[in-house]
Amino acid sequence: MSLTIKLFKLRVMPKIMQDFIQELRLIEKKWQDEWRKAKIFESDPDERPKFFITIPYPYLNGNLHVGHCRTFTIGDAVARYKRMCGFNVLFPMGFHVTGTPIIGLAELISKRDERTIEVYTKYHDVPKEILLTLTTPERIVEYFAKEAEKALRDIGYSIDWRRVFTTTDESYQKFIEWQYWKLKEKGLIVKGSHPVRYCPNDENPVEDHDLLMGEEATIVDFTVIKLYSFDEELGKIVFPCATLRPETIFGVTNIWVKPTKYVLAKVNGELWFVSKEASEKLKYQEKNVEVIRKVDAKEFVGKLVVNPILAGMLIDKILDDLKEFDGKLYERISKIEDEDERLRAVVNEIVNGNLAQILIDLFRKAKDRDVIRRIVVPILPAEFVDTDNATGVVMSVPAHAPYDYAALEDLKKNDEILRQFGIDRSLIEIEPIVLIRIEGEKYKVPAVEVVKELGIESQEQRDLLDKATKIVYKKEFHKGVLLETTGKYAGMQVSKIKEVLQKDLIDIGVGDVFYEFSEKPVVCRCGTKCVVKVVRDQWFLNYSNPEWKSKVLEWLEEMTIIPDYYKEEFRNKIEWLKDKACARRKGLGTRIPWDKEWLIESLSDSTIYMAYYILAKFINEGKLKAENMTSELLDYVLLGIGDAEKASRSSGLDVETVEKIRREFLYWYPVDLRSSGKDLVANHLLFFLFHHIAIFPKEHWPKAIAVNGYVSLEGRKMSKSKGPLLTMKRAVAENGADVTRLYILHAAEYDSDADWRKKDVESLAGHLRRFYNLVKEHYTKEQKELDQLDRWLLSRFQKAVKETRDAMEKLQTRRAVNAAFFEVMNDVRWYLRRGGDNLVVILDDWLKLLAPFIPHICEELWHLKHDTFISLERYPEFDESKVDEKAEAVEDYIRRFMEDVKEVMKFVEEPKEVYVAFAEEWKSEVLKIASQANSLKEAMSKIMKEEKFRAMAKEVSAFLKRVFKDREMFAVMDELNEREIIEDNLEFLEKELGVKIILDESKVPAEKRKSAMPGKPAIYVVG
RNA sequence: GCCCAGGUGGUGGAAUUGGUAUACACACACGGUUGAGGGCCGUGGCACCUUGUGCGUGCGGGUUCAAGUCCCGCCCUGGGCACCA
Repeated sequence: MSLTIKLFKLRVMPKIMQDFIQELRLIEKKWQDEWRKAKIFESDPDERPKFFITIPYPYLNGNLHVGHCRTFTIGDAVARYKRMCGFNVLFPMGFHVTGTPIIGLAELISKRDERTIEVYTKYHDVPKEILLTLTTPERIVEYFAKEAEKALRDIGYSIDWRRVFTTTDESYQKFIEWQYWKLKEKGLIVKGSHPVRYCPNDENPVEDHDLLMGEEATIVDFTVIKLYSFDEELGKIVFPCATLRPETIFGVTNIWVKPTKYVLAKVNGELWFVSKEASEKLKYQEKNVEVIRKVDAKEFVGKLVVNPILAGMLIDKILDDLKEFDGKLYERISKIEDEDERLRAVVNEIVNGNLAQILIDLFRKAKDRDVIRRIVVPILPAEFVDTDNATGVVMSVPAHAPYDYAALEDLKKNDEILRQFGIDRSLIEIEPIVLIRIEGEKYKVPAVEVVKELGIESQEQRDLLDKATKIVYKKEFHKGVLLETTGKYAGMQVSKIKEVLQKDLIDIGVGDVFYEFSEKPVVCRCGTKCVVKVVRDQWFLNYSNPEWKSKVLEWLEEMTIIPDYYKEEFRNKIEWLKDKACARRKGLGTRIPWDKEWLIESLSDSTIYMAYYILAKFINEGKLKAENMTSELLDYVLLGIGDAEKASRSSGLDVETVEKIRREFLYWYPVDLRSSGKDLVANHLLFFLFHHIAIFPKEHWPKAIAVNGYVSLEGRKMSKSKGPLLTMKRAVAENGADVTRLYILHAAEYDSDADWRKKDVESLAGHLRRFYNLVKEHYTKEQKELDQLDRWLLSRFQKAVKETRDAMEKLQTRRAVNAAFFEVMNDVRWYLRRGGDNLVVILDDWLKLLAPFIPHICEELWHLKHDTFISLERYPEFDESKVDEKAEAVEDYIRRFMEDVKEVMKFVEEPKEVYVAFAEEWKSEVLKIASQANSLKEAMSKIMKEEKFRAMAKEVSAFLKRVFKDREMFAVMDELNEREIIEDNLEFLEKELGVKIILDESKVPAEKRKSAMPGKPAIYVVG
């Protein structure tokens, strides 16, 4: 039973719609051919103003889908709109194939990977027999490029196809090489190292989709601060403390180790005390590690370490003591006046000399002194220390770290442990040192107070301690300012200190960086635990260069960003952008011209390729070849450096051609609008800005960027590699190009995401069919003289024109389609219902208004009467002279009247007659006076000046209140003759309402009559 | 965690500077029209039983003659956080 119902409910597209789609497909094909034959979208410089719009070229590891379709259709609608507004529009397209995914796909197809084959046959609609032949990157590129071009043609985009290219073309590579030489010359490419997620087994960096576990993990950089100990037998030992908050070095009271096995290892020549895990990890982080032996941390518990930073800061307070130990040392240090220099000197004596040893001895002698207790601190045991996190050695800062405070309290309470480790009780008489002040905050010693507040009693209470840490950290990070205890950093914001201090510490020789995953474990597909590896000698784009950054930030302010709130997003991203590794070992692409071992990373080769579209025309015509593309030529045609003669000699092209390319470049550049999906904001679009600004002169920097959202499929996210996915090709084949276009433009605005729903698409096709039939029926009719109703239609249509243009200028395609299609359709429906038979008065303009969105249908209908291309016609202009407020007011009145009558009719069994009474005369008078007043109060006092109104003050005031509630309606009532409107349209009203309408007040009860208002007559229904 | 955006009917989503909340579309239901139809025309946020009144935009406060919109504090959702196109 339920099965039958379900089957019954499964709708099949009815024949009538299928036929319509078929007819549509033929129409579409026909006009695409005509456009191509007439070459109307092939753009060359002329005397018109130009508009250069680009869209990110698609990456070809699959077929284009409806997500691409959204970005492209918005671009095409804008291109067509601008073209009709009188611009010479250039709308080109290319294909992106550099990088690794295509290679990966080729491997999977070669291996006959089941999942891949399923996804590509089922979702990408690639016939299986063809798919199985796509076993090399070259074949994949060739196949999908062909398919992509076909899909883009089938939906009718107004692309200049003479400029198409793929990013592995030889001449494109020449262009990329030129670009990278330019960047190198400007010093914007630097060599360096950087951390990557790495699989020791595969010996390769691991990409997201190659992970078994830990996709959420990010790489965080711990600051390592070296504290120094001294051992009779071993000599100097470094205790590298890892922290995410380096400023806490100023509040260290002790350091923590876990009472378990550690190792002593030579790390870049120094003897380090680290966890076993850390000694392994360090090997991947540019460290030379040689493990000397395993040690038990217990051996070191209770021993002392020197904090070199504090020693440097406080040295003047213990200089006299120092004198006793080492006179020469005293001499060296005491004569340095400058604080900074002295600090460096002290640190140097600790790192390279025997000052650490002296300070420890000093501590033994005078451990009750506050100063020395800040410089020399004990090593203490704590269970909460994780040896698999960074170095396994941590600083203790009980004032600001709840864990540290809790662990310290645990120790104080536990005599057993103290005895076991032989810790002198005097060592744990520790007072927290406060480093941070928070404006208006009740906490004095945050960690201590929060621990007490949450009732934490032991370091075992991890959940509570994590919570406490979060509370303290959040407050301190955002609002905290450093106190005098931090020396020269006093007054700085906590949120700004990390980078500065990390750099300073490294600079003076006691700092280092340890990269670690934020979450663990991170496991590669092969089952091996990943590590953070620092890749050396890597080429970087120097995006952190402050000069470059500030230029980009400045230009951003000049640009148009759509929607405008994305400007803030861009601002943040620009500031956040760090140097980017731009070289790769694997993939398709161009080699770095001065270091052929490396390939240019695939996002880094897609930054200024819009300029290449201008060259591409000449290349595709065979007038420009890869071997002609010398740096002299490109310097001249793209940058105006040098002269045509020189460029001609070096390239082998004749001067005329060189000049022509240069002229065309100058005509088309800069990019007027780059329209893109929002996924590219944080990468491609930023690089696009940075590179243009680095390479081109200011007049060629991009003018505007627009960002749009994604498309989901029946509420589900689409995925190229896993499905579901709907290809553009299939969408167009099943629904027609114009239906697809209109749907995708109307589905969502700006960056909000659109959802592709089959049911809705089909229903939209129904709307389009009605539109098509309607226009066909009326278009060729003879135009008649205009009557009031026609003037209403024209007036309404003008508003649609205005709204559509305004929306298109802001790239609000949804609003534009709403105004140009749905709202006009609604008005047309009312117009026909009212008996209008002169629809043809708006049809020329209506078709033009819709042409950017549904170009094929419009072209077809247009040709019923014209033999020009509608795609090249002038877009309708808003014509204020056609706006007829009075005509609109009349229609509004009729609609309102009908609604009111119906409302009243509900309460009468079988309504037959309707009696109408208009508002009393005095109300119009009051209205007239009120219409000139700005407020209710003002109107009231004006009216009350007249005696006759004062006599009926109560009624008048009640009426006025209504008027002010509904001002707009009443504002126009002054000019309308209500009786006349109803008399003129009596036949229509009676037919629609199915009753007789009688304008006889005497039949209306007095009570009701009184309630009549201008614009809202009293209505009395008799059954 | 940080940054950005958002939360309005059954659904997608409208609402210039604060000024009639729910435009437009879809779905559903009911009624009318038609020989027939994914046609056309109505009606539908809730409550009181009606050309009206009251309540309604994630939650709790506040400013104001007036708050979806502004302020404060929460809750929730989506996206980005990098070498991946």
